[in-house]
Amino acid sequence: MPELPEVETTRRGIEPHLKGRRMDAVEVRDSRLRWPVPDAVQQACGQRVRAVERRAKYLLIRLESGTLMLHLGMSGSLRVVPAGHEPGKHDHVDLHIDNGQLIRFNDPRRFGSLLWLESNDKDHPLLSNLGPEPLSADFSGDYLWQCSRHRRVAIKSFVMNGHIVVGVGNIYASEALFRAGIHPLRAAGRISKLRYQWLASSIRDVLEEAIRQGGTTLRDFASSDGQPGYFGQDLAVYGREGLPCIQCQSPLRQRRIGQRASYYCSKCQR
DNA sequence: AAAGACACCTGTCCGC
DNA sequence: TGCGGACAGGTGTCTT
Repeated sequence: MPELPEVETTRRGIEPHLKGRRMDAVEVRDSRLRWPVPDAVQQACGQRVRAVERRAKYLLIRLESGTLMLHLGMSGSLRVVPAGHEPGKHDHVDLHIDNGQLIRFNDPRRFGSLLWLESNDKDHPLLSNLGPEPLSADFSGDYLWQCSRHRRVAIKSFVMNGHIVVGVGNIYASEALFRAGIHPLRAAGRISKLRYQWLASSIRDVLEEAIRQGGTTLRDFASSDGQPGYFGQDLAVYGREGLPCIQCQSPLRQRRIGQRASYYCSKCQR
């Protein structure tokens, strides 16, 4: 489900409910997520929430001392519901807030995670080796070009590699490459600096547009208030195999690159 | 160091 | 209607 725009949409949805409030309880009904939910998450109880941040696709709930770090995996979502609301299937964790509401973590596939950080994220192995945020000033075409020297990997796999740049998932990688006119199988090291500048702009644009529209709803993504995302209407290539390219009308192609379905126009993308 | 395969898990969809 | 298989928005880990 969630790529960066969906995670950011979720962050914006929960932040007003959490910021400045006290965490009354962390109720773990099923700790079997990607990693077992540690008992240490109970440290959050009784503490006030200072901020709700995002790094890559991790949500970081900053408390007075320590941080709850949450990842939505492929199928995770958060909803804000009133306390006392009956939990349903796959509702694994509830964060009880002191305003009579709770943040409910649902994740059918359990690829998501909930961890506790004592301090200093910089040292945390899951965060310490990540590439720059695509919407930050550290990210640019020059940067991508620099990292790609002597790399033979397909550009699509390259931009989806979180050590290079975070937050570009399977949908938006296809979309950004289409916008930039770059074939997804082209070797990363064989793309000019100028084309990397187009690509960096495309990545930034597509993510910003998706955030503006509340993310993409393919199956069941909904923001924390239950509203779907509307970006799906604007996808130019993802999931459109066989349909005419919006630029040249030739049928869009689909093939697997790095075990992920990839969509492109073989005429517009070289 | 880089690249690719595989793993985790459940739900859904499609063809028979 | 039921069943098997492929596939799904992520990413850490292992092997080459």
